[in-house]
Amino acid sequence: MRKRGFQKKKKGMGRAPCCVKGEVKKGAWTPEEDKLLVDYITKNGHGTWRSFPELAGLRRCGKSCRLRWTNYLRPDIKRGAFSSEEEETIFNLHSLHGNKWAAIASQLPGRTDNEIKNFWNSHLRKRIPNKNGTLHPPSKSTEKKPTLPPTHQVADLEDAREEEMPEAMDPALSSPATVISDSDNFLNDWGSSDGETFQKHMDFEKVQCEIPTPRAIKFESDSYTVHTGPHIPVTSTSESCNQGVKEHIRLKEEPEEITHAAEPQSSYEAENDASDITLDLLLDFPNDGEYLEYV
DNA sequence: AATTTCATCAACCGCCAGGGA
DNA sequence: CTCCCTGGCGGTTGATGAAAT
Repeated sequence: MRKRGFQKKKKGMGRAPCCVKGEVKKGAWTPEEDKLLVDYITKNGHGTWRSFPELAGLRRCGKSCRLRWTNYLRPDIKRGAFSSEEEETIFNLHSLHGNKWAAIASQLPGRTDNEIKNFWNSHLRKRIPNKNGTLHPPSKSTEKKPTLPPTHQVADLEDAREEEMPEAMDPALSSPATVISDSDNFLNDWGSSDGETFQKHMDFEKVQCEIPTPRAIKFESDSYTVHTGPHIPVTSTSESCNQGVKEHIRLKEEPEEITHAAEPQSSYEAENDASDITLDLLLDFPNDGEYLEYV
């Protein structure tokens, strides 16, 4: 786990700014900026993010461009409300990994770490009891969640994890219903062109496979074990944006149906570390086909 | 109808790891 | 081996809109 704020800096010079302040725009992205970004990446790939803004004609920090692309404009982003399956997966993966949002996101194709982090903080975290054992009131959208671990299990789980990673614990918050974001201005604007094509690309690119998902949480006296449950069908998507864009372009030209049927897995044989193994595989094989060959 | 409160989420910030020179 | 650059990650902030008063 990364240690933040405790390691001394090796260099005394301080960190060079990633971009010249005052010369870059900050704040919300405009549809025009989105279009520039997507146009450039579609044609050329992103290359080095640091030099990307200049090449793409954007007055933005490269970091900001990368974030905008990976969290919002990437064609394989799945938007909208989280399904109960996804919620359960997040819950269980969070019990395994703590606030390792990237690790959790890697097992939820189409979801970004930022999205999952926000979802956790605004929806799921409140289901963890306070120190005094009380739960925050459930939101309208999360009241019907029978698949989640019982409250006392969650409490034990969090207690166990708190000992290991106290920094991962935060006071719970309350929040209202899940809201499907409607701020996708750019993709709405592009609803008949790239937005739609992206969506198609996403559909074509989806590869049906099954990943063992941690399900039941077994509680011992002072520890807990997460057992893998039924293999829920998930979609594997390209994590390499350049590769994804190339595929996207190719699909634009040859929009025939492409399906990669993976050998379905129905056994429960995978044990506690199955999700970690799967995670490693996903991380090691950003390309769908390569990964699936190992499934 | 106006105002206040609160939840959500896009975006920013700072740090770290890894790779290359 | 050291330094620098870049990408990536997690925590935090702030704008926005919905709900409550």
